[in-house]
Amino acid sequence: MPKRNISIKEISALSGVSVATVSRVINQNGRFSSETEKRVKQIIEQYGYQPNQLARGLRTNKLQVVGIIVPDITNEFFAKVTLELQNNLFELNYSTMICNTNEEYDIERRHITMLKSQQVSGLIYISGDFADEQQVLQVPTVYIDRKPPFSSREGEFVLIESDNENGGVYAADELMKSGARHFAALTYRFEISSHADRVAGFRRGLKAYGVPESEIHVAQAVQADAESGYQRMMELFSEHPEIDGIFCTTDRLAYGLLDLLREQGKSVPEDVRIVGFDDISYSSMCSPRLTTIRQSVNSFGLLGANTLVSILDGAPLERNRYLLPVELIRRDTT
Amino acid sequence: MPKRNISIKEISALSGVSVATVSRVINQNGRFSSETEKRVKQIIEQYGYQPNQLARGLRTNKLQVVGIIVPDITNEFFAKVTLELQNNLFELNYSTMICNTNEEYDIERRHITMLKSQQVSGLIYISGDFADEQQVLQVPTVYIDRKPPFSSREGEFVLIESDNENGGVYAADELMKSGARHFAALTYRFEISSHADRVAGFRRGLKAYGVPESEIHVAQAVQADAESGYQRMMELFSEHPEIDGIFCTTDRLAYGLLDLLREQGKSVPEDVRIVGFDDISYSSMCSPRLTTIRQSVNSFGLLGANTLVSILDGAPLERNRYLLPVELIRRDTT
DNA sequence: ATGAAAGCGCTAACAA
DNA sequence: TTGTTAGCGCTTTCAT
Repeated sequence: MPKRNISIKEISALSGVSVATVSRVINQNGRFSSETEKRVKQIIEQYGYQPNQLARGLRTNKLQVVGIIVPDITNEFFAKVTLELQNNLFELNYSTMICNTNEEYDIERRHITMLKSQQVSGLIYISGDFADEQQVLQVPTVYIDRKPPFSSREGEFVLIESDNENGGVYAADELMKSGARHFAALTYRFEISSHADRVAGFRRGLKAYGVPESEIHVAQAVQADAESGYQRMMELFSEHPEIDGIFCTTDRLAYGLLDLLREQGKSVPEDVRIVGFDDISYSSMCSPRLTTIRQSVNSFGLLGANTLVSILDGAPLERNRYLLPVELIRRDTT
Repeated sequence: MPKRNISIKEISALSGVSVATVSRVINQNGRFSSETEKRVKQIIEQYGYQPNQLARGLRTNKLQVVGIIVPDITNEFFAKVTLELQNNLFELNYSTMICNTNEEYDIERRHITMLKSQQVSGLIYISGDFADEQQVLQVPTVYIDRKPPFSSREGEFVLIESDNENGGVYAADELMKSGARHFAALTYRFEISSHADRVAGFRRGLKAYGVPESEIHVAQAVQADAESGYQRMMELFSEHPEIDGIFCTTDRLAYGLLDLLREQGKSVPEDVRIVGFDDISYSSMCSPRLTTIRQSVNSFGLLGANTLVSILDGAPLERNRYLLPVELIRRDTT
């Protein structure tokens, strides 16, 4: 393997100025004549010098890296948000370490420990479990999608979430209007605020139509994926075959449901109407194409990155809570 | 924000031994009495000490981090491979920096530069563009899925790929057996060896049945996704409406095709038979469920991680090329 | 078994 | 405008 990277010291020797001056031109701070600048830059160019971030980070106690905690990168929705964040952060000169927790508290803890020993500057939490509040709070953090449980200390963190509750209302509306009369919500763990809020909105929406609480069935899947959705709905249908309008708090859950209905020979939307949540790409391709609530992936990415970087730059926070609008995408399942 | 991490120096003071000894017990090398060990560990525990990886990395010139270059994390196949790699690497005590290139050469170059200035120990390339051979070769690297173009220097790198060619043969077989007579391959850029190999295998398979080369249509999509597949096949069908057996070198391309056929009112597999490649999760859920060639995601992850770490540990390579078997998953489209 | 000390590459006072 | 120097937290000789 070829020669390793040269160091600032060698540049200093090569250019005949001190390391301090070299550092100054690299970071473009302090003063230096345009002539030395030219000479130094020349050498840097010529040798393809790249500053050692470890040394810099050690010295400044700040590495240009932020950690992203995400439950399941395999879920296209999270993948897209993560990707957007990464792109935006990269433009702002930060690298990212993406950590997948698989929704496991313990793994999350280990990741946090690792990130901290890696001296990351900040953290972005996408729908996490928030292991070890103490640990987490030592680092500037932005929360996306899911409220952290430390709500007591308002103002100490930034939260960016979709308007989940209104999403639920839209779903209720849409289901009702397309003729459903017996309702269910297929969802995931209620400790996850986004899911809880969606269902709350769904309830509120139905209430406006006079549907009594007691007639709204709620099924919680073990995982937020198709298989679990399939499984859970099979159980629910066997108890309540009359259900004909279902709000799935995640598109992936809806895919499982769709699969089940196909097997059972029920037709969509004639026998059963469905609304999902997320609008991931398969939702516009599967057959029937899924009616769903779209979240703004781009806004998550842009806001998340910008907000975290402002915090890191010590800028005063404009706000510490963002509620992003969602949108109903009407397709074939309603 | 609470107190920062304590350092080895403070532990030294607290425990009454020198920093050198503290370092020894932390890294479990050199000698120390079991008594000092106990005392030091006690303090570490008590203060929740975590070593500063930057300092360690600066000193040893080796950070326990590896970079993963991936074209599109939004593609479930890549997401899964990346995740497996990350999990395995984590167990081997390495963190990962996942870098998405969006198949853009320039972005790839910038990521490599960043990773190197971050002093990563190694690199895993998943189906990359291999920007700047010189740069890349300075760091131990494992290539997954796609052959690097520097094949001249066999032995200087490790390549792990699926048996793409045989996958193509299986596809040809399956299509033929299910009654197709007019064939096409819907694929992506041929500079990507995996795609080229799949098509080569497809050709070979058909040749065995006496299908002349000239009758096998090959359509290359602009991107490896559903929309591009849809687009490209629309063009091909307008020229060759007789096509009734299509091998898509990626499941996502097949989804676009499926969408198109639905629109055109052609039925699958009666009018047109389809075989995909990857077996991502939607392939077993969409309607009709996609017949496809499954790659071994787990093997990619396990082999990739283990091989890279062996290299980093200076172990001699057992082999520098792995060809993983693929498997035909027969479903509704053939 | 343990300590002293040098040094990894860089930044930031402080001096000149 | 530029240079000297200390020091970030750690590992690793070399002594003892």
